Amino acid sequence: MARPERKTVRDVRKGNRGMLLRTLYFGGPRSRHELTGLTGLSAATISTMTGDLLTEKILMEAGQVESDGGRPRVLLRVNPVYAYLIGVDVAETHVRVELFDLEMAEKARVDYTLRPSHHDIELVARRILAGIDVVLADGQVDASQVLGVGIGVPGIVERGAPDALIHAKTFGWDGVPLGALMRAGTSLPVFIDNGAKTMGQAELWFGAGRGADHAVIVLIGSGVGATVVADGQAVRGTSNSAGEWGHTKIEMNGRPCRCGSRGCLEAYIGAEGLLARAGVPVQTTDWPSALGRVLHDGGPVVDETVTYLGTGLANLINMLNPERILIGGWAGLMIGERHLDQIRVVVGENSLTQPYNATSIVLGELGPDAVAMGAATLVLEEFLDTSAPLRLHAAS
Amino acid sequence: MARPERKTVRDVRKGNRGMLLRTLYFGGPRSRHELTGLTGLSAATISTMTGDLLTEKILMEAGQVESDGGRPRVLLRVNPVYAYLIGVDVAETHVRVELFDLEMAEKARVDYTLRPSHHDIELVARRILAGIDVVLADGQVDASQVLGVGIGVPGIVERGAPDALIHAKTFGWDGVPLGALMRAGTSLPVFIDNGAKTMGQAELWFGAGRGADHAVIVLIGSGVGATVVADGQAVRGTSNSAGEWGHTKIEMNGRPCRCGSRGCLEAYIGAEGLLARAGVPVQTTDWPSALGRVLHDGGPVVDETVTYLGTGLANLINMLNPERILIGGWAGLMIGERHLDQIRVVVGENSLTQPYNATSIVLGELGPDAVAMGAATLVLEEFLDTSAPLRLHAAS
DNA sequence: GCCGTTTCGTTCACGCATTGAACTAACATG
DNA sequence: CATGTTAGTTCAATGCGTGAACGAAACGGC
Repeated sequence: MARPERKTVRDVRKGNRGMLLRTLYFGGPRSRHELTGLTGLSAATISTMTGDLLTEKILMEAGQVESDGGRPRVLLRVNPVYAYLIGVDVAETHVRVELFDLEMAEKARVDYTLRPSHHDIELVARRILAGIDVVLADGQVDASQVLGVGIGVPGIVERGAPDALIHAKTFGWDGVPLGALMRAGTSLPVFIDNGAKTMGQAELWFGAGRGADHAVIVLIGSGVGATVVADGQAVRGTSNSAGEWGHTKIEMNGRPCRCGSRGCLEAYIGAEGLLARAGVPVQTTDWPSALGRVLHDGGPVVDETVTYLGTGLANLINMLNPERILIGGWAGLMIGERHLDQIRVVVGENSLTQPYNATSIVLGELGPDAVAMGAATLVLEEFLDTSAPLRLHAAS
Repeated sequence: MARPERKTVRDVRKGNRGMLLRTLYFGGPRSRHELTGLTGLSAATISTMTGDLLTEKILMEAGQVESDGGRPRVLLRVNPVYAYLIGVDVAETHVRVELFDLEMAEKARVDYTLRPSHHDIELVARRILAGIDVVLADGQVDASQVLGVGIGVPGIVERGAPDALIHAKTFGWDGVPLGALMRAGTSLPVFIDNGAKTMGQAELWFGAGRGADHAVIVLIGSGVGATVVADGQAVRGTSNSAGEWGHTKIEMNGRPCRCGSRGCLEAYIGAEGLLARAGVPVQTTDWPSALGRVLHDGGPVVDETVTYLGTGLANLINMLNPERILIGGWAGLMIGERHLDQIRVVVGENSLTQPYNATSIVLGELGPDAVAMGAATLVLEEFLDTSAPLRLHAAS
C-alpha cells in the first residue's frame, strides 16, 4: 500500500505545471485557449503559468493561427534548446554517448568500442565521462545547460540509497556502484537503469507505444527481456528487477539456458538459443546475418520459434492484459518482420479470448539503437514531472 | 501515459484527509501529536482536520495516555460504527452476503445455496438483494448507514461505462450487466470485481500481504488465478482481466485444459487437474477430502504438482519481482501447508538469484472465505480515498 | 477610416489549503 | 501554588486556482 505523501498548495502548482508541460510536449504547439480545454485548467491559471514558463524560457512562442473573425491564437511550444539531455548506452561491444535537445533530436554522438571481456567498470566510467565531454564540445553545449545523464546498462540495476548497484553477470559486475563513480567525475544528475528498460521507455514515449496505458515491450536480442507498463507506469518490482521475461519457463525440463536453469524462453527465442537450435556454428560472429539466413531458409526451427514466441506473448496477455504489445530488439524485429501474422495466430490460440481481443501486437518503431535515447528519457521524465529549474548543479 | 488530473487546493485537502484516515485505520489509535510525525502534516493541520472528522463522527476518542510530565495525549481512532460495508461472494455453489462494520468485524451473514447449473443472473441478483435486507435486519443497521456493496463474482469483470459486464463461462454469463440489475433494486453504491481479485485484496489489506507494495497473491482452487500488486496498486490491465495466471502455459503441448488450450498451469495445479492426474474418479464430489488423501499418500503426482507450482511461482518472481508471494485458495492452502518448503526449493532453482532473494513466499492468512470481505474492501478503499460523507444515496 | 463583433488573453478579488508562531490546556513535581 | 513540560488550538501569512470583469487583436461592413 504505497502511502501518498503529504501535499501542500505548492504541490498543486507543481502537478499542474507538469501536466501542462506534458500536454505541450506531446500535444504539439497549442494556444493558451486550447490548453484550457486540454488541461482542464482555467484560462486564468493557464495565463499565469504560461507567463512563468515563457519568462523561464522553457516555453516559446510558435507563430500565430488566425481564428475566424477574432484575435488570432498565439501558439506555444516547448523550447527545444532550453536544455539538453545526455543518454548513454553501455552494451557488450560498445559504449555510446549521445546528446539530445529537449525534443530528443540528436545533437552529437560518440562511440567507444569495448573489447570483449574488457568490461572493467573503471574503464567504462572513464569512457562515459570522456564521451560526455566530447558530445558537449561537438554539440557546442555547455554542461550547465544539461539536465542530466541517463545510462542504460546490461543486467539488473538495484536502485537503492545511497547508490544504485549493478549486477551484470556477463560483464563480471556484481554490485558495481556506477553511480558513485559517475558522481566522482561529473556534477550532472545521473540516472541509471537496465538497457532493456530504457529501450522500452523510449518506445513507450516516442515509438510504437505512444499513448498506451497498459503495454508490454519485449526486447529480443541475444538476451530476452521485457518492460511492463501498467497504468502508464513502468512496473519495476521491489528491487527494480521486474521484466526478466527471458528466464520464465515455457517448458518443463526444456533446453538448458545460460542462466543455469532449463526451459527458459530465452533458450528458444533469444538469438543465441535460436541460432544454436538451427545448427549455426558457435564461432559465428555476425549474428544478424546468420539469423537472416535462418529465417530466410525457414524450416521447423523457425516455426518452433514462432510457436514459443507466440506462447510467451500469450502468457503475458493472460497475466497482464495489456492493450498493446511491442516487439523490439534486433532479433525480435527480424523475426517479427517476417512472421508477425503467424505470431498473432499462435497468440490467439494460446490466450483467452477476451484479453486477446483487447491487445494489439505490433513491432517497435525505434530500432535497436534506442537504448541511449531511452536513457535520456529518464532525465526527461524527471524534468517533466518536476520541471525543476536548471542549475542546481555546477558545470562538470 | 496516464495523465494526471487537474488539481486544485481542495484536492490537497482530500488527499491529506485520506492519508490521515488511512494512517489511523491501519496504524491503530494515535494521538494528534503522533499523527504529525506519521503524516508529515503540521500540528495545525492535524488539529483542524481531526476536529472536522470528530464532528463528522468518522473519528472518535479512544482514551488517554499519560505523557511523562505533561498534558496527556488523547488517542484518536476510526469510529467502527460510523458506517457499515456489505460484501457479497457469488460462487458456484452459493451466494453469501456479509455485513461488516468499518473495521471489518462481521456483524451478520446469510448464505443462499445455488443449485448447480442454476445460475440465472436474475436469480442471483434477487438473492443478493434479499441478502442485503436480511443482514441489515439481523445487524440492526439502517441502509442509510451503509457505504456500499462490494460483490465478488467468478469470471472476468469488464469495467466500463456505463456498466460493468461480467463474463463467466462456467455460469453461462456472457456480458451480463449485474451492476444494472443491482441498481434497479437498491440505491446503494455497488462495486463489482472478480472474486479471486477481491480475495487478493483482502489478503493484501488484512491478511498476510499487509504492508507489501509489490506482491502477488495466487489463488488455487478448482481454478487458478492471481492478483498482481505493483506499487501498492492492483494491476488490472486494460480491460480488468489481468491475473489469469492459471492459463499461462507452463508446458508446450501439455495436458489439455478446460479452457480449450494445452499446457496451462491450471491443468496441473488446479484442484480439478490435480485430482484427475492422481486418478481420482470424476464423479467425486468432496474435492477437499479427496485432495487431502492424495496429498497424504504422496507419490509422483504430488511431487510433480509441487514442481509445476514452484515453477509457476518462479516465473512470477522473474517477471514481476514481488517482495511477497501469498498462496491462497482452498487447494493452495492444502498444498502449501504440507509442501511449502519443497515449493520454496523449486522456486529457488527456477528463478534468478537476485529477485528470488528479494521475495518471501508465505501462505494466505484469511482462508478461502475471504471473498466477501475482499469485496467489502472495495467499498472501504473508496471511502478511505475520498472519505466521502455518507448519505448521497437514499435508503434502499 | 471607423465601428461593432468575435475571439483570445490578462488582471484581480475571493475562497480554500497548509504553516509557523504565539497561545492555551492539562498534567507532574517540588 | 509556582514552575516546567508536553499536547493541542488559534491566527495571520502565504500560495494556488477560479470566475468575472477587463483589455487586446483581429475581421467585416460601411
